[in-house]
Amino acid sequence: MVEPDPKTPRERYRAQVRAEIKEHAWEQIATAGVPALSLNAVAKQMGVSGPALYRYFAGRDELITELIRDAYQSLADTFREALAAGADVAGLAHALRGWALADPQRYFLIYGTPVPGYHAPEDTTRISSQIMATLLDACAALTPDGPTTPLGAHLEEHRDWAEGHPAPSAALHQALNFWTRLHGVLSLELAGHFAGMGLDPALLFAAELDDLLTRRV
Amino acid sequence: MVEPDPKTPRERYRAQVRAEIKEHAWEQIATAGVPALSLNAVAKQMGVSGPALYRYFAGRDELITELIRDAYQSLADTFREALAAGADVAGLAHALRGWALADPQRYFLIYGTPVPGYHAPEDTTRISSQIMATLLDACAALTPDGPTTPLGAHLEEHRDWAEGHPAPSAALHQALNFWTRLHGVLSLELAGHFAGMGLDPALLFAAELDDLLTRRV
DNA sequence: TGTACATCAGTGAACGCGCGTTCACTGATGTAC
DNA sequence: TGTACATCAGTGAACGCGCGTTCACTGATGTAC
Repeated sequence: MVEPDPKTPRERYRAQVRAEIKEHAWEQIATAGVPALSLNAVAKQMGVSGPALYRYFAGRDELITELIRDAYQSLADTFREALAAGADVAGLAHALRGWALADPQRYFLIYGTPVPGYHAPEDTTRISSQIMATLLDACAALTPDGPTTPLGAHLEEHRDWAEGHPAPSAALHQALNFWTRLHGVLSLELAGHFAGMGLDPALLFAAELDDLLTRRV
Repeated sequence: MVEPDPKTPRERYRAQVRAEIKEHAWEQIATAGVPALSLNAVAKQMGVSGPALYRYFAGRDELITELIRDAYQSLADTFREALAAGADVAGLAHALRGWALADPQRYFLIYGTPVPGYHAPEDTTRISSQIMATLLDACAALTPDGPTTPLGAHLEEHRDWAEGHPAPSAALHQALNFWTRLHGVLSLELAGHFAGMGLDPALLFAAELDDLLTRRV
């Protein structure tokens, strides 16, 4: 997606095969989770020998790292496009849920159980900041400048999480609030806990969003 | 923990070894995550041959299932004991965070990335209901009976998630609210997202809890 | 346009590894008379 | 209290498996003259 324009046929071909590998990898992850992702299985599924994939990825780890990056980028794109299409905060919230439901394991690749000792590549935090900045754009349009809360002060001191966005502290607080609370309902929904309780996930999400919109900081 | 009283020395010994196996399994999970949990590795760590463990667990799957059950039970005990010691909702919130921070991977075993296709054993939902019922006890003591929200009505129709607790709808709503919102901040903290953003997790948790307590439904 | 050469995608064999799990066994622990 | 027997914990060898990864290779695709 962000590959520098492939001119030569060979470069084009390489990019295409890389994409195909990733696609099969995503399928496998969606079916059995990340731990079950295997290069050999992906190769077999593509009708190709195992070692062939090493022309395209240095190994399993590099593939997974790339998938994580793509997951972040995919969410960032979804948010940016939604905002560009005129979505407000509620629109972003539904975009987030739609994105998550479309591929829960992709969501969990970012926000799920971390592997102890593994550290995500540097640039994912950059993309993460873009995501937050987009959300903050929407919040700033909604949130009147109010009194600075203690948390607001803390957030003003560390603006990096939203690309240094120059919004007032109330908007910072609001954006983070949306983020954590939507994540709360969403991750419980995706893990199947609401269903296990006999509750309707869509209703809970809507209620949380409604509360966020009507009873602001 | 819930084993029916082992009378004979042999039964006592069995229970003890089972516990020891689980303990080593937890260590391994804490170090490298669930996918890396291996019976052979646990056996080696105990200075025992691999097949020996099959005297105590039918296999890897049964061990994991048992660990999941224990995780649920551990949280239920923590909550029950906190309440018995006079904790209010805020106390339960801090008990929850303390429990989660004590062993993040244990938390994620319950609330983290689900394995597609895997279904938790029946009785975990029972324990889960106990947990919610405890939280609801604390909420009922705090929340005055107010008007029934749409979500409150939905919750009243499905009381099973809290053992059919006969609290008024406002309290049901409140309890679920605590649950989802605390889970939101907590899971982001445990996955290291706040740290990655340069934010102070403890402060965010405190702010969320404060907001929950001061601006109730 | 045609030939000579370089690049590179993909193959198949092979490596070592650790996994879960089975099996027939030995030796210690407990039980019955 | 002592002996005969049953129970059962743990061993070591073995099974098949799929994994990630390497290597020397073949054959096709593209490049230079």
